Amino acid sequence: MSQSLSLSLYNTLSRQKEPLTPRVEGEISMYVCGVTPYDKLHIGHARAFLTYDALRRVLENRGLRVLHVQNVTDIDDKIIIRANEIGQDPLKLASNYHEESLRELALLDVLPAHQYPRVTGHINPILDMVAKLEERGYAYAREGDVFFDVSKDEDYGKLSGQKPEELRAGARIIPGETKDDPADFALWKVAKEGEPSWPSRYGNGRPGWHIECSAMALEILGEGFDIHGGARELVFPHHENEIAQSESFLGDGGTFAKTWWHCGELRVDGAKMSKSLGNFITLSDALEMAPKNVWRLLFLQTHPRSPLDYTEEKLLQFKNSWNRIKNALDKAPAEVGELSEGATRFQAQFNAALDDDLNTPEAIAAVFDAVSEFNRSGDEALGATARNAMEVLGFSFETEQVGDELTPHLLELLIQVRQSARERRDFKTGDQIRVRLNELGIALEDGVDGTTWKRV
RNA sequence: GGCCCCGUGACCGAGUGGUUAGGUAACGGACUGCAAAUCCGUCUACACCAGUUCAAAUCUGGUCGGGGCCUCCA
Repeated sequence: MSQSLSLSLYNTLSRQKEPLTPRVEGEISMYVCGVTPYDKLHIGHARAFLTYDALRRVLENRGLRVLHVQNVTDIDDKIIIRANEIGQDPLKLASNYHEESLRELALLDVLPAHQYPRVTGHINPILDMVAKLEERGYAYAREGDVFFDVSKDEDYGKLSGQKPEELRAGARIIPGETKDDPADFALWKVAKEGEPSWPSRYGNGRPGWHIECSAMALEILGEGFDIHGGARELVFPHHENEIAQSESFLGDGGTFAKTWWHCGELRVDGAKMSKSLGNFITLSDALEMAPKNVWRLLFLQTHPRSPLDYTEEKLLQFKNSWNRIKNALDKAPAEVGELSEGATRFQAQFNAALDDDLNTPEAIAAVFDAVSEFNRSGDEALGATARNAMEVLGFSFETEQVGDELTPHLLELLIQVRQSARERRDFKTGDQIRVRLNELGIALEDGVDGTTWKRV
């Protein structure tokens, strides 16, 4: 039997925190909804993927083997529309944007998923699932489309609280739709002229939006996998429909995913980021605006499940915040040796915060406490433990290479020249060296043990 | 209209029936030739109105305000 970990996660399905109990002891299977690659990544994507990255790192730190699967929805209306606009092959366009997203996420130190299944590589399993749903009466075919029949699924709405009858009341009737019920959704869509399509018993067509996640998650991770993730906005309809079709497919009492852990959405100046509002910040722009660790700190200092409001002022605050951590922990040993009392206490606080639904803000608050204590006492074990804790959350302290191997020697030389000037009380020359170096991005700091330099 | 979140000090942001969260900024002090970094100190908040309770920012009801989903979305 598998046993519970000390870590609990809030399960959207049960609306409460539950101890995480791996399906297979020592292993966690995690499926995270990925992107539809038709455009550049934005900081909303970054927040989501960084959140699951942190979760994964924490689980791995607890000794679990995590299998992280993230889908790529590489065939979809938006891809086709964009491809037609620029006269490119849709599959090529999707593939390019996917490759780009992997490169950009790597710059944020987001660990790559173990598998990136693509819809276009899983057409057969998808069609098998659609066929089985139809055979069992959960789906019906209409003029080449196939729809899931919501009325056949008794507990439809259990994830989001949206009931079919309520959906019908507010539903917009879309002309030309052949569905029996506005709440029904497409499993398979008939091909339009010039679109990529695959042959099927229903004629040429392509998968509907939700079916790919069901088919690929079940194929790769199997029934009852541990964690299904994605941003909160995906709860309805995407995840609701995934559950409906998957559990109807699995049959009596079948469980698709055990824990649904959703991260909060990102806002910009109080409103959701969208192209129409013009408040769209791409990940590549973001990385120009601040280093990766600053973004990680900004993202993780709001609870992963809460909405996060991005403002320029906040970014500035977190640049300063990160500097406080970096100034201290750069001086701490990289390797944790024997723990001191303070280090043990810190470690317990840090772990307890993460155990409670991955409360990263509280865990980082413990790090700030440790930083203050380390600055005061110089307790190296505490400093090293705090540094290690930040690394568990995916922060990095590697020193940037400055210039070539000659540069540090030249800087030492300048520091010595400046020191001689200061000893002659020629502060004008000394300050000039410091100011000019600062303009070049090198900060000099006079400490009791002499002068040190660092990159600003 | 339906489903669901949220309103915490100058700003950000955890928490939750009785305890200083934490960070940023600001101000004062220490250290320093001056900076920077660091340390010490100051700034004691939970939208509003009722109620429950020995005790509520935390529970209940209402009011006001903001946001998300219901159409593509991480």
